[in-house]
Amino acid sequence: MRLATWNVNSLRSRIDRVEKLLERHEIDVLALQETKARVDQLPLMGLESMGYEVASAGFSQWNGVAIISRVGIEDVEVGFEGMPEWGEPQAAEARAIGATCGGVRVWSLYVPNGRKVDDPHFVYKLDWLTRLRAAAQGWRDQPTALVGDWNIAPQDDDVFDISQFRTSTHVTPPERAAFQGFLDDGYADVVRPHAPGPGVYTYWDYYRQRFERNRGMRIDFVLGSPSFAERVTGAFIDTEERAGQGASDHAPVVVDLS
DNA sequence: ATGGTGGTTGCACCA
Repeated sequence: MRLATWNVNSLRSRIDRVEKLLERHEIDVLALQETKARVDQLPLMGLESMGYEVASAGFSQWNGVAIISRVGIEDVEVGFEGMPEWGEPQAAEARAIGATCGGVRVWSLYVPNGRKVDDPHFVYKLDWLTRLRAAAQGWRDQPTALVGDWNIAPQDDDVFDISQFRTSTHVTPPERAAFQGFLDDGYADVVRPHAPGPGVYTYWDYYRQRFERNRGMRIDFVLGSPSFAERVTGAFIDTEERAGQGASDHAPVVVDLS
């Protein structure tokens, strides 16, 4: 089985790229983030004719997550919606959707960005990760994959120049500690061994020719429970998908399972 | 600085 995750930065504006990605890599399950679409807005006809089912959640204009699968979608669950203090529609943000696909529990995650280290959203980000970790501890003994845009660069080599991130989110000790917590609980980054750095990224800003100069960040990850990780036979980052006109600012990450 | 979205069809807000 082949599983992939991609922050698509609008599913509607990139539906053609999604369909070509599925065909090009023969992907069985695709987790998407930043779909920026309500359930009733999704153009599913092409995907359905290709044999895929879709489960999605998302209500605000900048968020939304989905799972696309041709090996079944069972027991769909939406969780970790948003900052409790927020009013509508932000409180209805869907930042995670989980489904069992081909016997594997897949969670498509869009971890809060945090914005600035002194912003309330940064506290929300850490709290959100704490809540996710507590839930993930209960999924560890099943084949579970926590995939998506983690908005954390766990290592200095995961950003193009750490000296430019001294006051930035994504690289702070508490964020990295939160990420490490999942590893401590038995989840493993199943992609890094197959795509080691430095200079290997999953995200490049649109501006300043960041992609052309390979000034990116590795912030999209597939964390697998032990019974998931032991089935991983390979993985790669589809850097080419980031190239050219009309690309998302993130590249897809692909994992193969036995 | 670039790009997507919804709406105030200009512009604010998000990444």
